[in-house]
Amino acid sequence: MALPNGPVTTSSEAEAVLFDLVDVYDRAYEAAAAELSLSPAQACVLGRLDERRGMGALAEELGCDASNITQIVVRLEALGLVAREPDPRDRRARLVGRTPRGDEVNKRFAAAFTFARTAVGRLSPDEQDQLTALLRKALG
Amino acid sequence: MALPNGPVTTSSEAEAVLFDLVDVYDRAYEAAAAELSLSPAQACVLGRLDERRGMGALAEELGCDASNITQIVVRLEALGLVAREPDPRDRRARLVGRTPRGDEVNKRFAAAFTFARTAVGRLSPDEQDQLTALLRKALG
DNA sequence: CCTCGTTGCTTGAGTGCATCAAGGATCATT
DNA sequence: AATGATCCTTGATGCACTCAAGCAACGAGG
Repeated sequence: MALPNGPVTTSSEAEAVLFDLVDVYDRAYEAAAAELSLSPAQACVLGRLDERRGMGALAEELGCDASNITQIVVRLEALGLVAREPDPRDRRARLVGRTPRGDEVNKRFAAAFTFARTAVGRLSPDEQDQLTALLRKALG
Repeated sequence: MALPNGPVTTSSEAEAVLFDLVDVYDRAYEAAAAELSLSPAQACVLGRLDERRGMGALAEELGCDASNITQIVVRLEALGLVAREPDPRDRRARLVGRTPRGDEVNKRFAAAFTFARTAVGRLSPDEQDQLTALLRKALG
């Protein structure tokens, strides 16, 4: 279990609740991944492969080094969840995509990660809209 | 930079904003720690030492193995931010606490991690209360 | 007292994430 | 062709995390 990010001493209740939310969210994500014997990073990458794409595109989208993606993809490939094929347009590049088993596992992961759905589901449609508006404003 | 936790395909806008919030929060936490040359885990442990406590207490509070805490504390100790002293009540145990330098760094970390403060600050007091109430309800 | 099970922490080994430096292959341009 | 940029991989390193094993000290019962 990754250590929580905070709380530093919180000065307002809203901050404290924000921290709780992030902590519970992150733990739920990790737990859902663990149910499928995936690391959070693996679940993350798997979830971004609705369409085939290059390694570099993944790295940029996820804000990390390309070599990091290489390693994660290598492991996902070893698990049979992902396949790399040469890009016909550019022989330097390799396109990554989910295998059928990868699709299956990704679906089960989405089903297992119920936190966001459940949390939002506790609110009425009006409340959901309010929450969305408030968070958008808070995010600036 | 740690890979983001999500999004799996989001079915509602509220879920998507929730994910954004968590992502931005986590990245801000990591960036604030990096400003002080700390890892997120180190910043987290440092932040929990307002009072001296045993290694086991830390591990339990943070939901991880005691040996994990040992390692993180060893590194913090090497940085001079933390000190371990024998517990006079129980010679098996060791009490960890921040050094003066640790206090200083922790303060600067709290100052550097502006995200939650800033985000909440964008809302009026009324809105902050609404947000708190909504998130509490969502968290169940 | 003195075992004996328990507790508190550390050590060691193993895995994975993350970043950086370096390198090979290919591309695109001149 | 030659050159420089781009795409990706490899290798090395550090940290987080977990598990198994171990040591030292506690506490309770004989």
